[in-house]
Amino acid sequence: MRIGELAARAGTTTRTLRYYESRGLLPARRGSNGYRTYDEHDLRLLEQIRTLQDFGFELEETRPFVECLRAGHPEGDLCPASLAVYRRKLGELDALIGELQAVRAQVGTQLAKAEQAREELAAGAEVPGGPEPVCELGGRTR
Amino acid sequence: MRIGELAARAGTTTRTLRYYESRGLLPARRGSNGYRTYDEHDLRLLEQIRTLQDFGFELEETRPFVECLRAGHPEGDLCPASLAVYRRKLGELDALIGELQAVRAQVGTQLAKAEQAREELAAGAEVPGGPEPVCELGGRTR
DNA sequence: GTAATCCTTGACGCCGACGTCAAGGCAAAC
DNA sequence: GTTTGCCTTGACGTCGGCGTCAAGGATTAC
Repeated sequence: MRIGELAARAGTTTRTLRYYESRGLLPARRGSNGYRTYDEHDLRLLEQIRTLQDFGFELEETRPFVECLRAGHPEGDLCPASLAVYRRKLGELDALIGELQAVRAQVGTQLAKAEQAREELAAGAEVPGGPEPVCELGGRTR
Repeated sequence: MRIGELAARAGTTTRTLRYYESRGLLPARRGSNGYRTYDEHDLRLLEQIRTLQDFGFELEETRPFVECLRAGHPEGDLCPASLAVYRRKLGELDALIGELQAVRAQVGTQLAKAEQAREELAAGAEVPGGPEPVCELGGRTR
């Protein structure tokens, strides 16, 4: 099959396939007219790449999986190099998730504090002779 | 103070300050020699920006906080626009964390499956007459 | 005075994974 | 035969937040 069909069957674009080829990840045979030619096995490799990309793997990180498949293994993750990528990725994910959770907690705390402060200002404003309203009025309170 | 001192006090670089000014986020007064001039209040604004940046906020998302401070409020997050950013960010963080946890689970499952498959292959190999070894040997098993 | 340090603007570089155009060749349908 | 559609390579654009020169003016230290 040619590049357009492979791209369509894998749900990607021809540009992406040419990019993968330029990176040496998915080289193509060429027909007599210079057109790229692919087979079902290439589709398999491409699906492996796309799956990992969807997981957020960098393109280079998919290389061991592709090479594993190309070596004839039934799955791309049966080779040690692929397993190593999995493990490294798990560590990175855990670290990232932890950081994001910490940020989430901080932002949540800040939001709660700010809302609390605004409520107190609003309550004070309801009291005759209380403090001036603050936001969106252009006035400085101090 | 001049740009170098402000950068040093905020733990950032002069390039960053010029970038913020180019974005209209932190404009500077100019001395008679054309040098940028900043005061303590600018340091406060800059610290607000940096804190949010460290949280992973985009630069544009820090603008409401800076404007809130510039409007004279004691904290950058006391204005409605800032609170809206907080809330939107919380939603984005929750969504992102959820996605990453889903990916983490998938990768973990894949890793476990692949390790299991390799163990079975290894065990089979120990049996005389069992299947051929697979990885790193260049041989096709099927 | 002069060397070292600071400041100015302008502009290109970076990173990753492509998108998007341009100019032209080959092919298949009618 | 000609229109339509697929293919080719090449090359610039995208996004964010700056880093890193380069060329030159101002200031400060000695």
